[in-house]
Amino acid sequence: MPRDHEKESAVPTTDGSDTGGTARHMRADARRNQEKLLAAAAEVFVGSGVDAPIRQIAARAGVGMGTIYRHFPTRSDLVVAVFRHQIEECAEAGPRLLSEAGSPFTALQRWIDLFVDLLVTKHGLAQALQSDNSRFAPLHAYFLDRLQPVATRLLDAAAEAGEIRPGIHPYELLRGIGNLCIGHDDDPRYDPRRLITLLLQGLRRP
Amino acid sequence: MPRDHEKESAVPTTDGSDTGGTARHMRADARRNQEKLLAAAAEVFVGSGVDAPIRQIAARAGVGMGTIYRHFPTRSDLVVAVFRHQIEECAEAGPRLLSEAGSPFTALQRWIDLFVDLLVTKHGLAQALQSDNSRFAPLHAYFLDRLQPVATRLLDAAAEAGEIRPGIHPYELLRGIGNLCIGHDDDPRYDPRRLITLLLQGLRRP
Amino acid sequence: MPRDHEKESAVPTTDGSDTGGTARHMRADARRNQEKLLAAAAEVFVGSGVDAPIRQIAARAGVGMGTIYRHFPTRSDLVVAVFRHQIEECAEAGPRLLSEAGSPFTALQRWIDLFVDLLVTKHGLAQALQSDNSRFAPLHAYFLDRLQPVATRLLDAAAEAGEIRPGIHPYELLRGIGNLCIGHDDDPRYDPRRLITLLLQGLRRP
Amino acid sequence: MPRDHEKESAVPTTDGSDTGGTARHMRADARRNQEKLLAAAAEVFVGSGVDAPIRQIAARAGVGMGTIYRHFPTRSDLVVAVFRHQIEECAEAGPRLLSEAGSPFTALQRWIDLFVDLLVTKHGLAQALQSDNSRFAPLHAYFLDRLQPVATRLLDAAAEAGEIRPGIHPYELLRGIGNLCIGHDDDPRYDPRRLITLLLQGLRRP
DNA sequence: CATGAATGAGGGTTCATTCAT
DNA sequence: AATGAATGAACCCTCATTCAT
Repeated sequence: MPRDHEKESAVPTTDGSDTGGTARHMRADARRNQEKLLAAAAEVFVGSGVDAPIRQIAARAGVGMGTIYRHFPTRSDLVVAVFRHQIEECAEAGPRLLSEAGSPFTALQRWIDLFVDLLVTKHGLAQALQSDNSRFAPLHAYFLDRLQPVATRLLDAAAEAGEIRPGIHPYELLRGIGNLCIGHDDDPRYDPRRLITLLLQGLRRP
Repeated sequence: MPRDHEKESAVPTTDGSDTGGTARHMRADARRNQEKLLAAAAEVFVGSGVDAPIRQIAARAGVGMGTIYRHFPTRSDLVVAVFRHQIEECAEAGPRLLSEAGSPFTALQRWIDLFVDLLVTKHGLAQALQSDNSRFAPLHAYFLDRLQPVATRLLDAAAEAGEIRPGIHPYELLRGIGNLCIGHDDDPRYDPRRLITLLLQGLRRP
Repeated sequence: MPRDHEKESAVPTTDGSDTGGTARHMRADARRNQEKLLAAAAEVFVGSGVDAPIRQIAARAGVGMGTIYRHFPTRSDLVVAVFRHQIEECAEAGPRLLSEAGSPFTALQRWIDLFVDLLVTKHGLAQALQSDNSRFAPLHAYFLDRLQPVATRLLDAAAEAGEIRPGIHPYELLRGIGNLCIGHDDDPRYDPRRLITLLLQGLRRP
Repeated sequence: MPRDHEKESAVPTTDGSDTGGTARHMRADARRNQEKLLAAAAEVFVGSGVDAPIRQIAARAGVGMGTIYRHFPTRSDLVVAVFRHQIEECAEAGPRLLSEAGSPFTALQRWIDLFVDLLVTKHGLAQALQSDNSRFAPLHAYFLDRLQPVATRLLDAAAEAGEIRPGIHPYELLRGIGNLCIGHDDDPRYDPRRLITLLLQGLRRP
């Protein structure tokens, strides 16, 4: 009887109301597995990229492949889940820095530092964001939904304070910094932070 | 990324003495084939990326797959050959701009414009450079061998003229700009040139 | 590099002009393989049905799986190719019997005998025809395109000769007989020919 | 058809003494579950065939998969249970028709009508009976055990009354009619009843 | 007892690479 | 020298069946 495929992807644990990709009421073993899985996927993504074979992730987690498909019907669901925590933390840091730091520009600098940490620590994240493969669209969307508003607010504050020239679009900045972080670990001669510092310099009101 | 059957390639047509990947004494038909191949590969790389199936390139060129393997034993050899012309032109423009332009910094700006053209026109080039896949190492090497000295000279001249602050490493600049060019065509909201302008602003001596 | 599937199915050797699924101008080894493949598929279809794993057919033929996909992009292409000869022979017998036999009804009886041979010898054919799986639609189509006109002519002749009552639809008859042939070999107690004889009896003008 | 993990099943609920697959002394909830299950399975069988995934049936019934396995250790057990009622009714109609109808042949005709209803209404039944998959052997067995004697009695009566020619085997008739019912709903051009009428015509004494 | 999570064999498909023609 | 047929490893994904909870 027809094996006619179909795929809908529900990202079931991504409804925005929970705090990190693990459902509240879940059998203990299932939750344990999900955690093992996320940890394993994170490691594998760093080592072999976000396109690593499902088998490899399953093996690393010590579970069957089916378990991955159960928890994360599409690869994107897994990728999003893996990076959700990190993205969340970064997003939350924005407003806090704005209220704590001496000036909006300082807050912006510090937040971008965190943003770079996010991309640099998790090699796979930058790769996935950069990939034009449509299967990472949901990650893209989640990433921007969460972080672009934060960047917008920081840039607006700095612009209002007259510290930077207006006109830079938050999306462009995030994406540019994201791009600069690609391949940071391939080569000791390349340190994205130095370039990002220059970029921010270029942004300051003369 | 797993499908990495690794093969030590010699990039045989890249010995620096010839002018573009086509040996001087070659049967007419073989040369014709090479040219068809390079043209086809260039088109395919733009459309489907540098990881496009060999078959697709062969089909577009109207030759057999074996012919590709004969002329370009590894994928990297083909990629290098495809981009060699463009890289060469860009490299040669450096000294010329330095002697023509009003100031070293202006020369630098103009040269970077050309460099960006190179990466932006040829979607596949940026992709290949960015890829951490070891099979593109030869392209990487060729690219840097040829362009880094040019960038060095331009930066040194501008630094000596006191137009920019010293300390930026040419490699880092090239790579950064290369990264910024990634994905330029996915999204109309993202224009790498605006960011590169900011970067150069940040480089100027205050 | 997007793995986005697509499938078009060209049934390349089935253009109606050749006489049995093997192209005229074909490398010797390729033709040999195609023949091995058809033979192997025929055997496997009998033993394991037309849904047998591609791997199994490849193994039996002593070729790689890719070879099957090259020659027969879809399963249906293979199935059609396997049964094409037989269907063709059966179709051609119709007019001949009509001119040779003593009466149209006798011709009809004999032709149906051949038709039953076709379905009974090739266990897989009946199975495939019966399957509601859409992937066998091309087989269905080919089968009917070729045989329904033959049946129509025989029935019309017998009706005109007043030997059978009119009104039976050729499609219905073929399909019914096809159905009766299902499972003929599971059980010695069941002989479709006896029932088919009854059916033809029932068709005779009283 | 390969996925045949074969399992010797006992069709535990089919001991002939109970009235429909539900044990007499059973906890109320268990019985409720069984009924939900049978209803769900019947619906799914019609829609997706008797090879539908267990999950799908479980979901439709609103129970876990384990519950299905508990009540019906093998798929065949479930299939038998689903069709048991219908088969039973059909079997019981035989003697009644024989005593009510004007002649044995009329009784036979009417009974076969009911028999066709059975197969045509329940798409899955014909499919399962036809399948050569050994896992449906128990269904086969049950089906014949119950209905063949009925058919025998009707045929014998008609033969004794001189209405039909002798010699047709009841098994063959049932099976033939079963086969004719296959695919009745795929195609409006095909109506098994017309053919079955012909078959019975052919059976009449001249 | 019921649930449904986990397992993993099994089948489909692609495509780099080799090598007969 | 060119061709493109053949190979088969490597991926993907589904779902029957078991068994922890």
